[in-house]
Amino acid sequence: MSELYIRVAEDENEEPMEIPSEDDGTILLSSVAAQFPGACGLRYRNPESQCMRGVRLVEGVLHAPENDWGNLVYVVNYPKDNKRKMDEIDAASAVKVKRGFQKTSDLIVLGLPWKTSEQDLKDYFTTFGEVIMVQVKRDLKTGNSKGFGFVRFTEYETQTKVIAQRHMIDGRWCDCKLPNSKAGPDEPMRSRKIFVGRCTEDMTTDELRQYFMQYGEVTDVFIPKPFRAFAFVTFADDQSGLWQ
DNA sequence: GTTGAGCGTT
Repeated sequence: MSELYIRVAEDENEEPMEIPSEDDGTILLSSVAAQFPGACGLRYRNPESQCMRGVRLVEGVLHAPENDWGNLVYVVNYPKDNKRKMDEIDAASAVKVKRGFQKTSDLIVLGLPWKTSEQDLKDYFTTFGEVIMVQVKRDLKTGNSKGFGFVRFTEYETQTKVIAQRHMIDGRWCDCKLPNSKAGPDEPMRSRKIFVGRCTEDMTTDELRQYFMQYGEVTDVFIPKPFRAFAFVTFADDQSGLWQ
């Protein structure tokens, strides 16, 4: 199969953008993410059932359904945010899942010059997008900077951009990263394995996989035998099984 | 009064 372009849109009603395929007819998730930062997969409306289906994603490579992308418009998937407690999802309510707002996180800013103030930080980061807050961590006694701080942006896109590059701040190269030790109630619990309740007996592992694929790469589907009206779906990463 | 990988008093 030679190079072709498939149409991808942020939403079914949005203007599609053409994304190039690879020589073997697959599409790289990175090609999609280049146009839609933060994308974690694709889905499409099955012309026969009129249901949304996920596009198979294996190790960053998207595979055409039935080996043919056809003339469909594919819709971008983004990691969803979870407002629910724990990881419970009703299969019945999953149909109501919509594109979730992506919550931003505090970013740690490493390598700050000793002299850099919060105003300096704010002035610098505002050039990327709207800033919610900045902090410079200081020794409480002396008031000296500890050489690192935090920043939070309004837009997730801004955060993605800021993490992706190095920053020259007051004459030093600095890095912005997602902090690790953050067990605050601020962030939702993340899990790669979700509980799917209210399953009906006719649901198959393949059907569940087909459905949940649209939210990320599915690595496992577990349905207890005999029938127990629930299932577990496991994703490849912890950003996918989050909903609202 | 120094320093240069890391992980946030409220």
